Amino acid sequence: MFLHVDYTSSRPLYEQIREQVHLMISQGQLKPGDRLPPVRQLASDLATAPATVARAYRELEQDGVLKGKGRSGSVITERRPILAPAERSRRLQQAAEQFATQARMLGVDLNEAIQILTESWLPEQ
Amino acid sequence: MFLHVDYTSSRPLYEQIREQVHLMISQGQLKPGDRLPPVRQLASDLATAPATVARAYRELEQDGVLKGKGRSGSVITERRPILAPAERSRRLQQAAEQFATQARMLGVDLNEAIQILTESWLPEQ
Amino acid sequence: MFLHVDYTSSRPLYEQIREQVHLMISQGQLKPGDRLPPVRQLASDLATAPATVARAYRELEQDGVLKGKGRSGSVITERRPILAPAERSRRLQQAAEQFATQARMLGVDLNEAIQILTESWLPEQ
Amino acid sequence: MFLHVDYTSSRPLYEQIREQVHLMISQGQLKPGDRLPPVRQLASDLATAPATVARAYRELEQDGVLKGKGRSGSVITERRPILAPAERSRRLQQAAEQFATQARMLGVDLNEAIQILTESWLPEQ
DNA sequence: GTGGTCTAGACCACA
DNA sequence: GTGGTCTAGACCACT
Repeated sequence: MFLHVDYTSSRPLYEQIREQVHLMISQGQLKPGDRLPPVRQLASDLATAPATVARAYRELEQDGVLKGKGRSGSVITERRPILAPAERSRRLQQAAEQFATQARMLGVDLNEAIQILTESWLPEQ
Repeated sequence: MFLHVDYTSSRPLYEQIREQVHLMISQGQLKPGDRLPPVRQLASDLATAPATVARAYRELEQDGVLKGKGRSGSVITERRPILAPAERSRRLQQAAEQFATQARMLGVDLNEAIQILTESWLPEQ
Repeated sequence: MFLHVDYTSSRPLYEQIREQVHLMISQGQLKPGDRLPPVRQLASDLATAPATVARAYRELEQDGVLKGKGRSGSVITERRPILAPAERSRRLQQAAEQFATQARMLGVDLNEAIQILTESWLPEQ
Repeated sequence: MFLHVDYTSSRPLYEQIREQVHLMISQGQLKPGDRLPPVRQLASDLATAPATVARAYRELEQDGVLKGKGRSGSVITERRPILAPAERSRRLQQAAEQFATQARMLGVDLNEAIQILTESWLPEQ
Protein backbone atom coordinates (compact mmCIF):
# COMPACT_ATOMS: atom_id res chain seq x y z
CA MET A 1 0.00 0.00 0.00
CA PHE A 2 1.34 3.36 -1.05
CA LEU A 3 -0.18 5.52 1.66
CA HIS A 4 -2.71 5.43 4.46
CA VAL A 5 -5.92 7.31 4.96
CA ASP A 6 -8.42 7.40 7.77
CA TYR A 7 -11.95 7.01 6.49
CA THR A 8 -13.42 7.95 9.85
CA SER A 9 -11.65 11.29 9.98
CA SER A 10 -13.63 14.42 9.23
CA ARG A 11 -10.63 15.54 7.21
CA PRO A 12 -11.45 15.22 3.50
CA LEU A 13 -9.84 12.28 1.76
CA TYR A 14 -8.18 14.43 -0.88
CA GLU A 15 -6.62 16.51 1.89
CA GLN A 16 -5.26 13.44 3.60
CA ILE A 17 -3.71 12.25 0.37
CA ARG A 18 -2.23 15.66 -0.26
CA GLU A 19 -0.75 15.81 3.21
CA GLN A 20 0.65 12.31 3.05
CA VAL A 21 2.50 13.15 -0.13
CA HIS A 22 3.87 16.35 1.39
CA LEU A 23 4.96 14.35 4.40
CA MET A 24 6.68 11.69 2.33
CA ILE A 25 8.52 14.40 0.45
CA SER A 26 9.70 16.13 3.60
CA GLN A 27 10.84 12.76 4.95
CA GLY A 28 12.74 11.95 1.80
CA GLN A 29 10.58 8.96 0.94
CA LEU A 30 9.63 10.76 -2.25
CA LYS A 31 12.24 12.60 -4.28
CA PRO A 32 12.10 14.79 -7.37
CA GLY A 33 11.65 12.54 -10.37
CA ASP A 34 9.73 9.86 -8.52
CA ARG A 35 6.39 8.95 -9.96
CA LEU A 36 3.12 8.72 -8.10
CA PRO A 37 0.76 5.83 -8.88
CA PRO A 38 -1.80 6.48 -11.63
CA VAL A 39 -4.99 8.09 -10.44
CA ARG A 40 -7.11 5.03 -11.08
CA GLN A 41 -4.70 2.66 -9.37
CA LEU A 42 -4.38 4.72 -6.21
CA ALA A 43 -8.13 5.20 -6.22
CA SER A 44 -8.70 1.48 -6.28
CA ASP A 45 -6.01 0.93 -3.64
CA LEU A 46 -7.76 3.39 -1.36
CA ALA A 47 -11.21 2.17 -2.33
CA THR A 48 -12.25 5.67 -3.30
CA ALA A 49 -13.48 7.41 -6.43
CA PRO A 50 -10.90 8.40 -9.06
CA ALA A 51 -12.13 11.98 -8.92
CA THR A 52 -11.06 12.19 -5.29
CA VAL A 53 -7.49 11.16 -6.06
CA ALA A 54 -7.50 13.38 -9.13
CA ARG A 55 -8.37 16.32 -6.94
CA ALA A 56 -5.52 15.55 -4.56
CA TYR A 57 -3.11 15.40 -7.50
CA ARG A 58 -4.44 18.65 -8.91
CA GLU A 59 -3.92 20.43 -5.60
CA LEU A 60 -0.43 19.00 -5.31
CA GLU A 61 0.29 20.56 -8.69
CA GLN A 62 -0.97 23.87 -7.35
CA ASP A 63 1.32 23.38 -4.37
CA GLY A 64 4.16 23.16 -6.86
CA VAL A 65 5.39 19.71 -5.89
CA LEU A 66 3.81 17.60 -8.62
CA LYS A 67 3.90 17.96 -12.37
CA GLY A 68 2.71 16.28 -15.48
CA LYS A 69 -0.48 15.77 -17.29
CA GLY A 70 -1.18 13.11 -19.84
CA ARG A 71 2.47 12.84 -20.74
CA SER A 72 3.66 10.04 -18.54
CA GLY A 73 1.93 9.99 -15.23
CA SER A 74 2.54 12.33 -12.33
CA VAL A 75 6.07 13.18 -11.29
CA ILE A 76 7.44 14.79 -8.14
CA THR A 77 9.18 18.05 -9.04
CA GLU A 78 11.74 20.22 -7.42
CA ARG A 79 9.76 22.35 -5.02
CA ARG A 80 8.92 25.77 -6.38
CA PRO A 81 7.80 28.54 -4.07
CA ILE A 82 4.43 29.44 -5.45
CA LEU A 83 2.82 31.62 -2.83
CA ALA A 84 3.49 35.28 -2.27
CA PRO A 85 5.49 35.77 0.93
CA ALA A 86 2.65 37.73 2.47
CA GLU A 87 0.17 34.95 1.74
CA ARG A 88 2.56 32.34 3.02
CA SER A 89 3.07 34.04 6.34
CA ARG A 90 -0.63 34.77 6.64
CA ARG A 91 -1.39 31.06 6.37
CA LEU A 92 1.37 30.14 8.75
CA GLN A 93 0.20 32.60 11.37
CA GLN A 94 -3.34 31.38 11.08
CA ALA A 95 -2.27 27.77 11.58
CA ALA A 96 -0.07 28.75 14.52
CA GLU A 97 -2.83 30.73 16.18
CA GLN A 98 -5.20 27.85 15.83
CA PHE A 99 -2.77 25.54 17.56
CA ALA A 100 -2.02 28.11 20.23
CA THR A 101 -5.72 28.58 20.91
CA GLN A 102 -6.41 24.90 21.30
CA ALA A 103 -3.37 24.40 23.44
CA ARG A 104 -4.36 27.22 25.78
CA MET A 105 -7.87 25.80 26.01
CA LEU A 106 -6.26 22.68 27.39
CA GLY A 107 -4.23 24.65 29.92
CA VAL A 108 -0.90 24.14 28.21
CA ASP A 109 1.91 26.65 28.49
CA LEU A 110 4.23 27.68 25.69
CA ASN A 111 7.08 25.40 26.70
CA GLU A 112 4.91 22.32 26.78
CA ALA A 113 3.39 23.30 23.43
CA ILE A 114 6.82 23.61 21.87
CA GLN A 115 7.82 20.24 23.20
CA ILE A 116 4.73 18.55 21.79
CA LEU A 117 5.19 20.30 18.47
CA THR A 118 8.76 19.06 18.31
CA GLU A 119 7.67 15.51 18.97
CA SER A 120 5.00 15.79 16.31
CA TRP A 121 7.42 17.06 13.74
CA LEU A 122 9.35 14.12 12.48
CA PRO A 123 11.01 11.07 13.98
CA GLU A 124 14.37 11.78 12.48
CA GLN A 125 15.52 15.31 11.54
CA MET B 1 -19.29 44.06 23.06
CA PHE B 2 -18.70 40.92 25.02
CA LEU B 3 -16.41 39.07 22.62
CA HIS B 4 -15.01 39.24 19.14
CA VAL B 5 -15.46 36.92 16.20
CA ASP B 6 -14.03 36.98 12.71
CA TYR B 7 -16.75 36.52 10.15
CA THR B 8 -14.25 36.06 7.35
CA SER B 9 -12.54 33.13 9.02
CA SER B 10 -13.30 29.66 7.82
CA ARG B 11 -13.44 28.67 11.48
CA PRO B 12 -17.06 28.04 12.53
CA LEU B 13 -18.59 30.83 14.55
CA TYR B 14 -19.62 28.54 17.40
CA GLU B 15 -16.02 27.35 17.71
CA GLN B 16 -14.77 30.90 17.88
CA ILE B 17 -17.23 31.72 20.64
CA ARG B 18 -16.26 28.62 22.57
CA GLU B 19 -12.59 29.42 22.33
CA GLN B 20 -13.06 33.02 23.36
CA VAL B 21 -14.85 31.96 26.52
CA HIS B 22 -12.14 29.43 27.36
CA LEU B 23 -9.56 32.09 26.77
CA MET B 24 -11.31 34.64 28.98
CA ILE B 25 -11.50 32.08 31.75
CA SER B 26 -7.84 31.21 31.54
CA GLN B 27 -7.02 34.89 31.61
CA GLY B 28 -9.21 35.55 34.62
CA GLN B 29 -11.63 37.83 32.79
CA LEU B 30 -14.35 35.31 33.57
CA LYS B 31 -14.57 33.72 37.02
CA PRO B 32 -16.73 30.98 38.54
CA GLY B 33 -20.15 32.41 39.25
CA ASP B 34 -20.02 34.97 36.45
CA ARG B 35 -22.94 34.85 34.10
CA LEU B 36 -22.78 34.76 30.32
CA PRO B 37 -25.24 36.88 28.34
CA PRO B 38 -28.48 35.17 27.32
CA VAL B 39 -28.30 33.33 24.04
CA ARG B 40 -30.54 35.76 22.19
CA GLN B 41 -28.70 38.83 23.38
CA LEU B 42 -25.28 37.52 22.45
CA ALA B 43 -26.66 36.36 19.13
CA SER B 44 -27.94 39.82 18.32
CA ASP B 45 -24.68 41.37 19.53
CA LEU B 46 -22.78 39.13 17.14
CA ALA B 47 -25.35 39.46 14.37
CA THR B 48 -25.67 35.73 14.13
CA ALA B 49 -28.39 33.15 14.54
CA PRO B 50 -29.36 32.16 18.11
CA ALA B 51 -28.79 28.53 17.20
CA THR B 52 -25.11 29.32 16.66
CA VAL B 53 -24.68 30.79 20.13
CA ALA B 54 -26.76 28.01 21.62
CA ARG B 55 -24.43 25.47 20.12
CA ALA B 56 -21.39 27.24 21.56
CA TYR B 57 -23.01 27.23 25.01
CA ARG B 58 -23.91 23.57 24.67
CA GLU B 59 -20.32 22.66 23.88
CA LEU B 60 -19.08 24.77 26.74
CA GLU B 61 -21.34 22.73 29.03
CA GLN B 62 -19.81 19.59 27.63
CA ASP B 63 -16.40 21.10 28.32
CA GLY B 64 -17.49 21.43 31.93
CA VAL B 65 -17.00 25.18 32.27
CA LEU B 66 -20.60 26.32 31.93
CA LYS B 67 -23.69 25.19 33.77
CA GLY B 68 -27.42 25.71 33.94
CA LYS B 69 -29.94 26.75 31.43
CA GLY B 70 -33.54 27.83 31.22
CA ARG B 71 -34.05 29.56 34.55
CA SER B 72 -31.29 31.95 35.44
CA GLY B 73 -29.06 32.05 32.40
CA SER B 74 -25.71 30.38 32.01
CA VAL B 75 -23.11 30.47 34.76
CA ILE B 76 -19.41 29.75 34.76
CA THR B 77 -18.79 26.76 36.98
CA GLU B 78 -16.30 26.31 39.76
CA ARG B 79 -14.34 23.32 38.75
CA ARG B 80 -11.62 23.69 36.20
CA PRO B 81 -12.36 21.83 33.03
CA ILE B 82 -10.55 18.59 33.54
CA LEU B 83 -10.20 16.02 30.87
CA ALA B 84 -8.88 12.56 31.33
CA PRO B 85 -5.11 12.88 30.83
CA ALA B 86 -5.23 10.49 27.89
CA GLU B 87 -7.94 12.50 26.17
CA ARG B 88 -6.11 15.73 26.88
CA SER B 89 -2.88 14.56 25.34
CA ARG B 90 -4.72 13.02 22.41
CA ARG B 91 -6.28 16.38 21.57
CA LEU B 92 -3.01 18.17 22.04
CA GLN B 93 -1.15 15.82 19.76
CA GLN B 94 -3.80 16.09 17.13
CA ALA B 95 -3.65 19.89 17.21
CA ALA B 96 0.13 19.83 17.07
CA GLU B 97 0.17 17.43 14.13
CA GLN B 98 -2.27 19.58 12.26
CA PHE B 99 -0.05 22.60 12.68
CA ALA B 100 3.05 20.61 11.81
CA THR B 101 1.39 19.31 8.64
CA GLN B 102 0.38 22.74 7.43
CA ALA B 103 3.77 24.18 8.22
CA ARG B 104 5.56 21.45 6.30
CA MET B 105 3.25 22.00 3.34
CA LEU B 106 4.47 25.58 3.29
CA GLY B 107 8.09 24.49 3.36
CA VAL B 108 8.75 25.58 6.93
CA ASP B 109 11.28 23.90 9.17
CA LEU B 110 10.86 23.18 12.85
CA ASN B 111 12.80 26.17 14.07
CA GLU B 112 10.77 28.60 12.05
CA ALA B 113 7.57 26.92 13.20
CA ILE B 114 8.57 27.29 16.85
CA GLN B 115 9.36 30.92 16.35
CA ILE B 116 5.99 31.63 14.77
CA LEU B 117 4.21 29.69 17.46
CA THR B 118 5.99 31.74 20.10
CA GLU B 119 4.93 34.96 18.44
CA SER B 120 1.36 33.72 18.24
CA TRP B 121 1.28 32.99 21.93
CA LEU B 122 -0.22 35.74 23.96
CA PRO B 123 2.23 38.43 25.10
CA GLU B 124 1.03 38.35 28.67
CA GLN B 125 0.56 35.04 30.50
CA MET C 1 -28.65 35.82 -17.06
CA PHE C 2 -25.58 36.46 -14.95
CA LEU C 3 -22.90 35.38 -17.39
CA HIS C 4 -22.38 33.63 -20.67
CA VAL C 5 -20.57 30.44 -21.53
CA ASP C 6 -19.89 28.69 -24.79
CA TYR C 7 -20.76 25.03 -24.59
CA THR C 8 -19.05 24.30 -27.90
CA SER C 9 -15.71 25.66 -26.75
CA SER C 10 -12.99 23.20 -25.82
CA ARG C 11 -12.30 25.46 -22.87
CA PRO C 12 -13.62 23.85 -19.69
CA LEU C 13 -16.81 25.34 -18.37
CA TYR C 14 -15.36 26.06 -14.95
CA GLU C 15 -12.54 27.99 -16.61
CA GLN C 16 -14.98 30.04 -18.62
CA ILE C 17 -16.90 30.92 -15.48
CA ARG C 18 -13.71 31.82 -13.69
CA GLU C 19 -12.57 34.04 -16.52
CA GLN C 20 -15.90 35.76 -16.85
CA VAL C 21 -15.86 36.69 -13.20
CA HIS C 22 -12.31 38.00 -13.48
CA LEU C 23 -13.38 40.01 -16.51
CA MET C 24 -16.40 41.47 -14.76
CA ILE C 25 -14.19 42.49 -11.87
CA SER C 26 -11.64 44.18 -14.08
CA GLN C 27 -14.47 45.98 -15.86
CA GLY C 28 -15.99 47.16 -12.64
CA GLN C 29 -19.21 45.22 -13.10
CA LEU C 30 -18.35 43.34 -9.93
CA LYS C 31 -16.97 45.16 -6.91
CA PRO C 32 -15.68 44.03 -3.53
CA GLY C 33 -18.66 43.15 -1.38
CA ASP C 34 -20.85 42.05 -4.27
CA ARG C 35 -22.28 38.57 -4.01
CA LEU C 36 -22.17 35.90 -6.65
CA PRO C 37 -25.27 33.78 -7.22
CA PRO C 38 -25.52 30.58 -5.17
CA VAL C 39 -23.82 27.59 -6.72
CA ARG C 40 -27.06 25.78 -7.41
CA GLN C 41 -28.76 28.76 -8.96
CA LEU C 42 -25.93 29.59 -11.32
CA ALA C 43 -25.66 25.92 -12.17
CA SER C 44 -29.28 25.76 -13.16
CA ASP C 45 -29.00 29.05 -15.08
CA LEU C 46 -26.12 27.63 -17.06
CA ALA C 47 -27.71 24.20 -17.35
CA THR C 48 -24.64 22.58 -15.85
CA ALA C 49 -23.87 20.46 -12.82
CA PRO C 50 -23.46 22.20 -9.45
CA ALA C 51 -20.03 20.64 -9.05
CA THR C 52 -18.82 22.51 -12.11
CA VAL C 53 -19.84 25.88 -10.72
CA ALA C 54 -18.49 24.89 -7.32
CA ARG C 55 -15.13 24.23 -8.87
CA ALA C 56 -15.10 27.62 -10.55
CA TYR C 57 -15.91 29.27 -7.21
CA ARG C 58 -13.19 27.28 -5.46
CA GLU C 59 -10.59 28.35 -7.98
CA LEU C 60 -11.73 31.95 -7.69
CA GLU C 61 -11.06 31.66 -3.98
CA GLN C 62 -7.58 30.40 -4.76
CA ASP C 63 -7.17 33.36 -7.08
CA GLY C 64 -7.87 35.53 -4.06
CA VAL C 65 -10.90 37.35 -5.48
CA LEU C 66 -13.72 35.42 -3.83
CA LYS C 67 -14.36 34.58 -0.21
CA GLY C 68 -16.82 32.88 1.98
CA LYS C 69 -17.98 29.43 2.72
CA GLY C 70 -21.25 28.46 4.24
CA ARG C 71 -21.60 31.76 5.99
CA SER C 72 -23.64 33.80 3.57
CA GLY C 73 -22.90 32.95 -0.01
CA SER C 74 -19.83 33.92 -1.98
CA VAL C 75 -18.58 37.47 -1.83
CA ILE C 76 -16.12 39.34 -4.03
CA THR C 77 -13.14 40.44 -1.95
CA GLU C 78 -10.49 43.04 -2.26
CA ARG C 79 -7.91 41.45 -4.51
CA ARG C 80 -5.01 39.90 -2.60
CA PRO C 81 -1.80 39.07 -4.42
CA ILE C 82 -1.44 35.41 -3.77
CA LEU C 83 1.26 34.21 -6.13
CA ALA C 84 4.98 34.57 -5.59
CA PRO C 85 6.37 37.22 -7.93
CA ALA C 86 8.53 34.62 -9.66
CA GLU C 87 5.54 32.39 -10.28
CA ARG C 88 3.46 35.28 -11.48
CA SER C 89 5.99 36.39 -14.03
CA ARG C 90 6.58 32.81 -15.12
CA ARG C 91 2.91 32.43 -15.95
CA LEU C 92 2.76 35.78 -17.65
CA GLN C 93 5.76 35.01 -19.82
CA GLN C 94 4.35 31.66 -20.77
CA ALA C 95 1.05 33.22 -21.83
CA ALA C 96 2.87 35.94 -23.76
CA GLU C 97 5.07 33.45 -25.57
CA GLN C 98 2.07 31.41 -26.54
CA PHE C 99 0.42 34.43 -28.07
CA ALA C 100 3.65 35.51 -29.75
CA THR C 101 4.10 32.05 -31.25
CA GLN C 102 0.62 31.89 -32.68
CA ALA C 103 0.84 35.42 -34.01
CA ARG C 104 4.13 34.70 -35.77
CA MET C 105 2.64 31.53 -37.23
CA LEU C 106 0.09 33.78 -38.87
CA GLY C 107 2.73 36.13 -40.22
CA VAL C 108 1.96 38.99 -37.87
CA ASP C 109 4.59 41.49 -36.79
CA LEU C 110 4.97 42.92 -33.33
CA ASN C 111 3.18 46.17 -34.06
CA GLU C 112 0.13 44.46 -35.43
CA ALA C 113 0.11 42.06 -32.49
CA ILE C 114 0.16 44.94 -30.04
CA GLN C 115 -2.69 46.63 -31.84
CA ILE C 116 -4.83 43.50 -31.74
CA LEU C 117 -4.00 42.92 -28.10
CA THR C 118 -5.06 46.46 -27.31
CA GLU C 119 -8.37 45.98 -29.09
CA SER C 120 -8.93 42.73 -27.23
CA TRP C 121 -8.24 44.29 -23.89
CA LEU C 122 -11.32 46.19 -22.92
CA PRO C 123 -13.81 48.48 -24.63
CA GLU C 124 -13.40 51.30 -22.17
CA GLN C 125 -10.20 51.82 -20.17
CA MET D 1 18.85 17.82 -32.99
CA PHE D 2 16.38 19.16 -35.48
CA LEU D 3 14.07 21.01 -33.12
CA HIS D 4 13.35 21.49 -29.45
CA VAL D 5 10.34 20.61 -27.39
CA ASP D 6 9.52 21.15 -23.75
CA TYR D 7 8.31 17.95 -22.15
CA THR D 8 7.24 19.74 -19.00
CA SER D 9 4.93 22.12 -20.83
CA SER D 10 1.23 21.46 -20.75
CA ARG D 11 1.23 22.32 -24.45
CA PRO D 12 0.72 19.18 -26.52
CA LEU D 13 3.87 17.87 -28.16
CA TYR D 14 2.37 17.81 -31.64
CA GLU D 15 1.48 21.49 -31.26
CA GLN D 16 5.00 22.35 -30.23
CA ILE D 17 6.42 20.55 -33.26
CA ARG D 18 3.98 22.26 -35.56
CA GLU D 19 4.85 25.66 -34.18
CA GLN D 20 8.57 25.07 -34.39
CA VAL D 21 8.32 24.21 -38.06
CA HIS D 22 6.23 27.30 -38.75
CA LEU D 23 8.75 29.35 -36.89
CA MET D 24 11.72 27.93 -38.78
CA ILE D 25 9.98 28.67 -42.05
CA SER D 26 9.23 32.24 -41.10
CA GLN D 27 12.85 32.66 -40.06
CA GLY D 28 14.19 31.20 -43.29
CA GLN D 29 15.79 28.19 -41.63
CA LEU D 30 13.46 26.03 -43.69
CA LYS D 31 12.82 26.82 -47.35
CA PRO D 32 10.48 25.41 -50.01
CA GLY D 33 11.91 22.12 -51.22
CA ASP D 34 13.64 21.29 -47.95
CA ARG D 35 12.76 17.90 -46.52
CA LEU D 36 11.67 17.18 -42.99
CA PRO D 37 13.06 14.09 -41.25
CA PRO D 38 11.01 10.89 -41.56
CA VAL D 39 8.38 10.51 -38.91
CA ARG D 40 10.14 7.62 -37.20
CA GLN D 41 13.48 9.36 -37.05
CA LEU D 42 12.12 12.59 -35.61
CA ALA D 43 10.07 10.58 -33.17
CA SER D 44 13.13 8.77 -31.90
CA ASP D 45 15.09 12.05 -31.78
CA LEU D 46 12.38 13.54 -29.60
CA ALA D 47 11.86 10.35 -27.62
CA THR D 48 8.20 10.40 -28.39
CA ALA D 49 5.68 8.17 -30.12
CA PRO D 50 5.62 8.18 -33.93
CA ALA D 51 1.91 8.92 -33.82
CA THR D 52 2.68 12.23 -32.16
CA VAL D 53 5.05 13.32 -34.92
CA ALA D 54 2.68 11.98 -37.55
CA ARG D 55 -0.06 14.15 -36.16
CA ALA D 56 2.16 17.23 -36.28
CA TYR D 57 2.99 16.50 -39.93
CA ARG D 58 -0.65 15.97 -40.73
CA GLU D 59 -1.58 19.34 -39.29
CA LEU D 60 1.28 20.99 -41.13
CA GLU D 61 -0.19 19.59 -44.32
CA GLN D 62 -3.52 21.07 -43.41
CA ASP D 63 -1.72 24.34 -42.78
CA GLY D 64 -0.51 24.12 -46.37
CA VAL D 65 3.20 24.28 -45.64
CA LEU D 66 4.07 20.60 -45.98
CA LYS D 67 3.35 18.18 -48.79
CA GLY D 68 3.72 14.57 -49.79
CA LYS D 69 3.99 11.44 -47.84
CA GLY D 70 4.79 7.81 -48.26
CA ARG D 71 7.31 7.92 -51.10
CA SER D 72 9.97 10.51 -50.62
CA GLY D 73 9.40 11.95 -47.19
CA SER D 74 7.80 15.26 -46.39
CA VAL D 75 8.72 18.40 -48.29
CA ILE D 76 8.20 22.04 -47.46
CA THR D 77 5.91 23.52 -50.12
CA GLU D 78 6.33 26.66 -52.15
CA ARG D 79 3.27 28.62 -51.42
CA ARG D 80 3.06 30.54 -48.26
CA PRO D 81 0.39 29.30 -45.95
CA ILE D 82 -2.48 31.59 -46.71
CA LEU D 83 -5.65 31.57 -44.74
CA ALA D 84 -8.79 33.40 -45.67
CA PRO D 85 -8.42 36.85 -44.12
CA ALA D 86 -11.49 36.30 -42.00
CA GLU D 87 -10.12 33.05 -40.62
CA ARG D 88 -6.74 34.61 -40.01
CA SER D 89 -8.13 37.49 -38.02
CA ARG D 90 -10.46 35.17 -36.14
CA ARG D 91 -7.52 33.09 -34.96
CA LEU D 92 -5.52 36.15 -34.10
CA GLN D 93 -8.30 37.65 -32.04
CA GLN D 94 -8.84 34.41 -30.21
CA ALA D 95 -5.16 34.16 -29.34
CA ALA D 96 -5.08 37.77 -28.23
CA GLU D 97 -8.14 37.37 -26.06
CA GLN D 98 -6.68 34.31 -24.45
CA PHE D 99 -3.53 36.22 -23.52
CA ALA D 100 -5.55 39.21 -22.36
CA THR D 101 -7.68 36.98 -20.16
CA GLN D 102 -4.75 35.33 -18.47
CA ALA D 103 -2.99 38.62 -17.97
CA ARG D 104 -6.04 40.18 -16.35
CA MET D 105 -6.40 37.19 -14.06
CA LEU D 106 -2.89 37.95 -12.83
CA GLY D 107 -3.76 41.57 -12.22
CA VAL D 108 -1.75 42.95 -15.11
CA ASP D 109 -2.66 46.13 -16.95
CA LEU D 110 -2.41 46.70 -20.68
CA ASN D 111 0.89 48.51 -20.57
CA GLU D 112 2.61 45.78 -18.65
CA ALA D 113 1.12 43.17 -20.97
CA ILE D 114 2.48 44.99 -24.02
CA GLN D 115 5.89 45.21 -22.46
CA ILE D 116 6.00 41.51 -21.71
CA LEU D 117 4.74 40.67 -25.16
CA THR D 118 7.49 42.78 -26.65
CA GLU D 119 10.12 41.00 -24.60
CA SER D 120 8.71 37.64 -25.66
CA TRP D 121 8.95 38.55 -29.30
CA LEU D 122 12.08 37.30 -30.97
CA PRO D 123 15.07 39.62 -30.69
CA GLU D 124 15.82 39.43 -34.37
CA GLN D 125 13.04 39.82 -36.94
C1' DG E 1 -3.57 3.72 -20.60
C1' DT E 2 -2.61 8.55 -18.77
C1' DG E 3 -4.98 12.55 -16.56
C1' DG E 4 -8.96 16.13 -17.37
C1' DT E 5 -13.74 17.21 -17.51
C1' DC E 6 -18.39 16.71 -16.48
C1' DT E 7 -22.83 14.55 -14.85
C1' DA E 8 -26.57 13.76 -11.60
C1' DG E 9 -27.09 12.69 -7.82
C1' DA E 10 -26.18 11.95 -2.31
C1' DC E 11 -24.91 13.36 2.48
C1' DC E 12 -22.90 16.73 5.75
C1' DA E 13 -21.59 21.12 8.38
C1' DC E 14 -22.89 25.65 9.11
C1' DA E 15 -26.10 29.58 9.75
C1' DG F 1 -30.56 27.26 2.11
C1' DT F 2 -25.40 27.87 1.80
C1' DG F 3 -21.10 25.66 0.10
C1' DG F 4 -18.08 21.17 0.70
C1' DT F 5 -17.33 16.40 -0.16
C1' DC F 6 -17.79 12.23 -2.47
C1' DT F 7 -19.63 8.60 -5.68
C1' DA F 8 -19.77 5.86 -9.88
C1' DG F 9 -19.75 6.42 -13.80
C1' DA F 10 -19.04 8.68 -18.89
C1' DC F 11 -16.40 10.95 -22.67
C1' DC F 12 -12.22 13.24 -24.41
C1' DA F 13 -7.25 14.68 -25.48
C1' DC F 14 -2.75 13.14 -25.53
C1' DT F 15 0.93 9.59 -25.85
